[in-house]
Amino acid sequence: MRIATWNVNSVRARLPRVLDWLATRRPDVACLQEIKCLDDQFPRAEVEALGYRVETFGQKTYNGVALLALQPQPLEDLRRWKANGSPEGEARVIAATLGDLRLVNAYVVNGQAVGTPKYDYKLTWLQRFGELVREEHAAHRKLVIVGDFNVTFDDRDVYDPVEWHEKILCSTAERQALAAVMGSGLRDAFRHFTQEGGHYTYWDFYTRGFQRGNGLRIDHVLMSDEALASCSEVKIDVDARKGEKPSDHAPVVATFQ
DNA sequence: ATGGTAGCTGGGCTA
Repeated sequence: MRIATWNVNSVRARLPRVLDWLATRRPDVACLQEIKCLDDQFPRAEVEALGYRVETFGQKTYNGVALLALQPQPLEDLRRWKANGSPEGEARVIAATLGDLRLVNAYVVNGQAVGTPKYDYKLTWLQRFGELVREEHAAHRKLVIVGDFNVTFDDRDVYDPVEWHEKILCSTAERQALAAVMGSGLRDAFRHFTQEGGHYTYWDFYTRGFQRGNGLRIDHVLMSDEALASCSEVKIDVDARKGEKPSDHAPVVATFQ
């Protein structure tokens, strides 16, 4: 079984790319972030035509997440979660159970810049998200948390660590907040299989980051030991970042036995 | 010197 996570940066603008990617890669479950539409605006029929069940947690203009499950894969105990105290309507987390595996799909707050109100909100949001993760882990031993975390783990995840030192996506407080979310029970599954740096999942449009090789690894697959024990590989699908009208993120795909 | 993209939306915000 393969579980993929992908920040698509608008599912409607990306529809041809998303459909092509689903049709060729055929992940058993696809976790999308930044769908940037309401539930009834999601291109449901087109995705269902490829054999997927669609569960969305949408929002107008910003954010929004979705779970796509290749049928007859069961999706049970759906949970659409908002951080207590978050701005009205922020749809960032959707979770479901597949057999003995609990899956949480998250789009973490970006934070704009260190020291701004949005940065403070990001740290607070991560704290609250940590409570949800602990709750889910207490209920499910085999836990997988995927998504756009908007945080790098260390310098190996940054193309220019000097330039990005203590900048947004790389600051010590963000990394500590992510570590707190993971506690002692969740691991960075990509790093478990790949130790060297230089593997990225996000390249900025604005500075033409992909063409320059300027990337960051901020999309992650976090696993409990029980989940990691049945995982055989975690790969970044860099090809999906190439070509016409790509998202600024590449998918990350985890394979299970 | 402070550029340059992309998406949603219908001017400005977000990334």
